[in-house]
Amino acid sequence: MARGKAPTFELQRAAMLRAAAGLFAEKGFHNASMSAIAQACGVSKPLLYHYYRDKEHLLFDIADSYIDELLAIVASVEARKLGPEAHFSELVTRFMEEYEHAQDHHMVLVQDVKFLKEVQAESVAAKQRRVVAAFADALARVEPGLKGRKLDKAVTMILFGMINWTFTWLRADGPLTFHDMAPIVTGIFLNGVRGLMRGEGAGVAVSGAAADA
Amino acid sequence: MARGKAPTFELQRAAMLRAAAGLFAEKGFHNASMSAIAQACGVSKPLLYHYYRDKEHLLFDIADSYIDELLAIVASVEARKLGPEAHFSELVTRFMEEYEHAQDHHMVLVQDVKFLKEVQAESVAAKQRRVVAAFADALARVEPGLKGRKLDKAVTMILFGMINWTFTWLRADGPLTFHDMAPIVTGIFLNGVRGLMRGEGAGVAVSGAAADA
DNA sequence: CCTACCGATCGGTAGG
DNA sequence: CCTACCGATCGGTAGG
Repeated sequence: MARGKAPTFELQRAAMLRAAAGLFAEKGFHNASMSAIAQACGVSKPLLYHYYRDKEHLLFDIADSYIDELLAIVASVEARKLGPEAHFSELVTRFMEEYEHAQDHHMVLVQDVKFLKEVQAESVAAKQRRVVAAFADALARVEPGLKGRKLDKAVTMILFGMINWTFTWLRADGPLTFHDMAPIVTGIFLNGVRGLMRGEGAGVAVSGAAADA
Repeated sequence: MARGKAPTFELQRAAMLRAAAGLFAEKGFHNASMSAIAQACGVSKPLLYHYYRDKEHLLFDIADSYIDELLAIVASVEARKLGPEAHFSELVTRFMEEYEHAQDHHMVLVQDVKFLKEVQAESVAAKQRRVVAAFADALARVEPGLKGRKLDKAVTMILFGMINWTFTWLRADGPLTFHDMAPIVTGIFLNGVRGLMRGEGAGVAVSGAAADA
């Protein structure tokens, strides 16, 4: 990656990426100007363009590097060869910890990736599917019955909803931290899925919905 | 509201609001042009400005009318005086049904409301807090113990995560519908919260995290 | 004096 | 690595 480049090159790029992620997250991709990003990291606009071909290149690098980070977490958890339940809750915990210091990157991934062009968007989407698949597999090891009822995809996405939605409401200065959220999410989710599988659907015909799917 | 206005006035406005919601949802507020909105509903741009003072007025009306719709659902469910569990699951079901035909409005509310100016943003946020409070109250009636453990806020937002995240992945042409999601969400959530309260935290010290909060 | 409506173009700023 | 710019398109409004 940094082949033949000055050692400061990657540092400079990283600073620009951070500034861009912060502004994209706060103002949105189309409402954040390249001048503002340049200003935020104390360089001229032409210098910013020396490091990044165009605005979309910044966006792609933010999303791509962040999802690589998430895939690295998945790989490092898998390497530990934990039991099904420990593996699953470790995944959730490590993700929540990552989220804590990657809020800008995560918000960009969620809200701005749709502005990438087809090829780049698909490249990011493919990596996202690998992350989702890792969680779905971890879940299937804990609760194998879900697949037979065709609920595995929906239930995995419900889990992502629980953890990803935290970005919309959890404040850094609040009483709860991202770290605190991990056991709460894991607890509700695993107990909930077990209850669902036992058919305790709060008086609602859950199996009917699954059969329709 | 429609005092002295021609009967077509409100219809014309509604058509423009729908077109704007569709484009804001698809392209984002700052990437959707007033020209494109005008074109989408077959009127000239000046005519669009005759109905809506400016672009932000459109955004506010989309968000405000939609959240009024959600508050109306809350009121209509409360009017039925159901038991705690039926009330709660009816809330979730009615919201998921509303989401099914209000995807554009919901996406705008989630992703674009931050572009409103202070006064209008606060007006929308205040109504959103009333919706959240209604769910928190409904949950407290089902599971009173949450409040004592200061988990009520976090757990309510986890529920919103479960239902609101569906917008990012649920496809209209997929096997599952928004309607199918209601009993699955309710089942996982209520069983999960009960398990959490019984202390079945998947081997994790949940109560410890709550005590820190 | 109102609502409804158009062709043309304004001042200002985006990405590059 | 800067100042100085461009083609285009933005949100919003003029006259009629």
